[in-house]
Amino acid sequence: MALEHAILVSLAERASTGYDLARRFDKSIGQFWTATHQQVYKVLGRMESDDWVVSRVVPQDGRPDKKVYDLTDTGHAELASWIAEPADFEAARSDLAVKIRGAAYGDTAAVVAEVRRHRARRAERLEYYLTNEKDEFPDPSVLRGHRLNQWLVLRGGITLERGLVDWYDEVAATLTPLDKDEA
Amino acid sequence: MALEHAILVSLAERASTGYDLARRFDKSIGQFWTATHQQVYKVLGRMESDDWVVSRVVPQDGRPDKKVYDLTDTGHAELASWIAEPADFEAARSDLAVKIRGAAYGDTAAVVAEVRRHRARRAERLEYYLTNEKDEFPDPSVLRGHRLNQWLVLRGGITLERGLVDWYDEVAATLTPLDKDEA
DNA sequence: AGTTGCACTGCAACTAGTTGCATAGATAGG
DNA sequence: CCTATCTATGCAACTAGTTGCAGTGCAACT
Repeated sequence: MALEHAILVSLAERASTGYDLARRFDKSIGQFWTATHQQVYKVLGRMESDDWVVSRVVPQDGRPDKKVYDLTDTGHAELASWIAEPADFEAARSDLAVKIRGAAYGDTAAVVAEVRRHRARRAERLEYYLTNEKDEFPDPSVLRGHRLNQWLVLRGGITLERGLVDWYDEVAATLTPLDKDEA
Repeated sequence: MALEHAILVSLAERASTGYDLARRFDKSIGQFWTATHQQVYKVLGRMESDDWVVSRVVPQDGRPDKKVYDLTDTGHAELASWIAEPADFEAARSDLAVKIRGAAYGDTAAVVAEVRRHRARRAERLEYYLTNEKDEFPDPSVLRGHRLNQWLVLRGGITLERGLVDWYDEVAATLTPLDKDEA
């Protein structure tokens, strides 16, 4: 389980509410880890009873009270010790890849349409990451510390999205019959 | 849940035992879907009571009896209908990426070592896939049907492994201080 | 005035997948 | 000879994560 640790990293960068963490999992850090808000709240509860984080309630006007979480010393220590551990090789999981492999047992044209849809979505993400890189990290050579690391993870997202776009293109091109001579 | 469907695809290609399916999930199809043998047996049981598959016991000498599973008509229909469904965009999950992002809060050198280890493993997989491609699909232009699809999925694996290797190289190079002037 | 959407938290029930264990004969290595 | 590994199946207990529901109050749109 790395959600705990993904949250620790996120909180080390900035103290936040559960709501906010859940939203950040849709963005930057969400490139390589995601969670629904329910899961985030559940895990935050456990982390608080394990004394990895503390919360304080911040009243707001015009909005519900919020609980801002921050790391404890124990939390910092846990994060450091987790980082030092080896990470296991995780297997990719892709429904779409399984469908591509099985296309011959169903409607190949439908699979190709789906591949194109995914291709579009990935291209969109890629654009978003590239814009992000230009705006937030205009000069990577000066980066240090956690900003450098953030940039590297962004680079990973870019590389992988590009790979997927290329692959989807290859799949769509290969599975689309070229004969347009009926026109 | 796509394990059911990954199994359907696998069985459509060839009738197999649970044991064999589990092993195949370590290879070709396992590029994009994996499962332990326990999970495979559990799911096969459910699939049999749903009448997607049938099994027959094959006695062997010198070895335990085995149960060979094969698709029913219902199973074929289910597979076709699942293939026609849209697939949702799945999020990548990577412990290592989270560690890279959090490296500044722990031992950066340990993270770099870990990145190199993963780099080596990915390079190995990449080699394996490339060899596989050369041996099994020497002339892709003649491929049709499920062999073509298998090749395309293998291409996906190759593209993604290459992307990871490149990214890990970038990370390791960036996080390794270049100053060797103390020698 | 009414609906939709956002900010914010959380519980309950469920599903998918993992880890650990058990069993058992065959073969291979030290 | 003993131990380890392979083939082959499966249960039990657990953990992680998902889906569905619920509530509050403000702001913006219609």
